[in-house]
Amino acid sequence: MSKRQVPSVVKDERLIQKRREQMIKSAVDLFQEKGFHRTTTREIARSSGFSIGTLYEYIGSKEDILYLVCDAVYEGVTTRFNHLLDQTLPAGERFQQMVAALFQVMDEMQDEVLVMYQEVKSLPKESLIYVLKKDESMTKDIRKVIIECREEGYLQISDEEIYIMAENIMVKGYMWTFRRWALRKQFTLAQYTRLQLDALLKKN
Amino acid sequence: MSKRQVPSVVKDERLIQKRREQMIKSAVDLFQEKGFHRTTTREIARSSGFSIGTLYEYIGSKEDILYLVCDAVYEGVTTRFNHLLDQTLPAGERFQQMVAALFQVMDEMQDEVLVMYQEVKSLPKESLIYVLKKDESMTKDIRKVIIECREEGYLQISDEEIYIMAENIMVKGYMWTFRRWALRKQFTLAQYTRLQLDALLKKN
Amino acid sequence: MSKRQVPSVVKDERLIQKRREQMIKSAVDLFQEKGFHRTTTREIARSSGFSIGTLYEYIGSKEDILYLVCDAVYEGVTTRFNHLLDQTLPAGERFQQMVAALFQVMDEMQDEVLVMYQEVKSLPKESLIYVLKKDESMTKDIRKVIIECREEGYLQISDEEIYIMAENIMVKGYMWTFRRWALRKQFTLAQYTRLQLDALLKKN
Amino acid sequence: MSKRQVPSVVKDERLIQKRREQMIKSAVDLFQEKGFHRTTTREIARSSGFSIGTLYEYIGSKEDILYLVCDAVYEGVTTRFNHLLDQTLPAGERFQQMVAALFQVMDEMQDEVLVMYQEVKSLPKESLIYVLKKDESMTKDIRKVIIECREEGYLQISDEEIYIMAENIMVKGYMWTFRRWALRKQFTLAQYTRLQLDALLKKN
DNA sequence: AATGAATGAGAGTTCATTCAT
DNA sequence: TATGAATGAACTCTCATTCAT
Repeated sequence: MSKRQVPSVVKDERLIQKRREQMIKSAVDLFQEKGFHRTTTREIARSSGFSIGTLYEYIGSKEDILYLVCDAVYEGVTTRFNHLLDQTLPAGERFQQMVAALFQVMDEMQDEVLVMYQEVKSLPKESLIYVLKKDESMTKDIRKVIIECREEGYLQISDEEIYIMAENIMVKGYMWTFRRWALRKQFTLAQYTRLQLDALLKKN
Repeated sequence: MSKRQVPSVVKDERLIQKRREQMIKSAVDLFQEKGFHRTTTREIARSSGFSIGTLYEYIGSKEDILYLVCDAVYEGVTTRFNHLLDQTLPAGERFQQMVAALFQVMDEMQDEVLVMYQEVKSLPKESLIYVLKKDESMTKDIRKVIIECREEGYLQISDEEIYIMAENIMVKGYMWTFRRWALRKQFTLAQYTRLQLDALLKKN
Repeated sequence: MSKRQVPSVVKDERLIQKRREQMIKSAVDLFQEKGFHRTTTREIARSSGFSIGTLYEYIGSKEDILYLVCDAVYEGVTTRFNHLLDQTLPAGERFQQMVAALFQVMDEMQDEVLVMYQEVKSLPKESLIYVLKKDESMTKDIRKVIIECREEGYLQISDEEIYIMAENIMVKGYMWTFRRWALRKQFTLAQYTRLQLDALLKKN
Repeated sequence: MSKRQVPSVVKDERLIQKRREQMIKSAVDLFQEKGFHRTTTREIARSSGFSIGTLYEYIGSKEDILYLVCDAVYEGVTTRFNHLLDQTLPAGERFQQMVAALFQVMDEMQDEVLVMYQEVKSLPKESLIYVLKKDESMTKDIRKVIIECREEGYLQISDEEIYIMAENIMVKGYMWTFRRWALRKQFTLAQYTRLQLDALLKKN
């Protein structure tokens, strides 16, 4: 999955990374507050601590910032997700742990995830495709765990059901961010996780 | 649930309705294609068949158009939804019919729903609240059906579970639109409905 | 020779013509003073008596202004040139009158001609070609007169010489504008005309 | 004719000369391709093989580069021109040789001459005057040869005619570059030279 | 002497909105 | 009620120039 290359005039890779991190952080906050289109490049520059000229030394266009944000979010999500999944456990444990991990990541990165979720459609086509691929690869990881569960007899489930279950799990993760206005009135993350696990595993 | 009032200079209510319907139709297409921010008021006016001056006789600001669109979408969704629910049936039937109806509405109005889903955040606060209330009221309708199912013994389910199940059903409806890139590769609407019903009702 | 179309949002053709005339007049002065690149669209708008927004109702880009200027200049030059050539005269008279007319036009429109001459290369390719074609068509008109002179026995001259003489005449016209710093120190237009005619006709 | 001084932070004269030669060479190509205003200092630096910081060690402003280019072009033109004129010949030969030499220089340095011709107006006033003086001095050299021709009886010609003839010769040189789009379709340099000599000397 | 990251004024262009007709 | 020309604030992006290293 080749990363879309964002152009920079600056040569020092270390510096590029540092500056871009600053930008992404500022951009997430601003996009969160006012959305991508209402946020100006100058605001991002200022709140990143450098000038508009400097901003454009590290990106080619405003959309590149959005791409960097989306990329960073998925990077963060998948990294944390995979890290939480490292251990080898029996399938049942593994499944529950995976769902819990996903929800936890979504909770921890709720602002970032929300921004990405709401603004992806503003990405130029090429970047959009790249981001969707990342999503697909996460869903695939989830499917893999479900399949292991089936193999170990933990779940009796058809191929179709595997597919839809993986989609459902992803969406249940996202919905913790984009329906927070409804969900957090009623549930803590722990409650939410338990209830959704019950729903997924029909324990009732 | 008092409708947010959109200002118009024109007196003739009939005319207002007519013109706004034209606008909404054009706007949905354009927002769908390019998003709210990239669509200009001029484009909406032109594709509605009147001038920019006339457009502003019927609204106060561009955001009003988005509000009208979102309102119309929810109106359409709830109307069709309620219409499909008219009959009095035993609880089990009723539940399944409700879910199927929701999914069908989402399928029929996928473009509109998608627009609304992606652009709500651009609404001014007051309008946003109004739209969220509409969503809540639909979720409440769903809860009502679930409660009836419990009362009729069709579902054994706690209060918490009722709440999350209603949220889940709503989201499963939305996700048929916003994850269509993943879902339609695998499933028809009928398949999708059956699988989600199975998942909700643990029939396996 | 199809005119390159300059886009305008405004519908009233009369108004377009009027506004563009204002723009061209201002633009000629400003380009003359500071060149095309150092002149801002805002300056052109202001000195035309309207706002920057209005300016862009009548053109698509800054380069369009330059094109309009160049087009207007050639239009003016050829119109005046042809007008001065209307009468039917014996070839000799005709030749001298043509040269005098060309020089006179160049003199009258010296500012405009100078601007055009110095800035054409900033035109987008397509427009450049169009402008060069106009120049070529003028040169062709000159050749036609020369050929008539040969036919009437006024000039003994080969085909090659016709071609170069026409080019020379055009350039002698232009040079009255672009070498004015050298020429006007020494000559009036009348003197210049007489001397160049002598040189062309070898009367010495 | 005191050269306009271009400031440099660097002391080593040898180095200054070397670096500036690199710059001029690159600049001519770039100006030729995109014009002075569309060429960036960064591009000139890069294509000269050093950094933007280094560029500014050897000049004070972008316009200085243009000045250096124009100066170098005239230097080249006059040097080559004078070199071709070295020999002592009878006036007639001398005249023809001078014109041929001028045209040949223009042909050889057509890119450079064209750049200079099109961009001089972007020079700051002071530099412009300096460059025009160079042009005037060349014209004067040409006048000198014409005067010698008169003194040797090769040309019968008034003072006025000397002046205009010298101007004409210069312009005929330039026009080989700036009207090449028209002239090269028809003539080789040799043909062009012969025809213009014929025209100047009325040999027909 | 050489580098290149930083700067910010300023450029071209867009577009929601107004208002005279 | 309908029109569409006019407006100008605001946007993204560029680039000559500086200066610490």
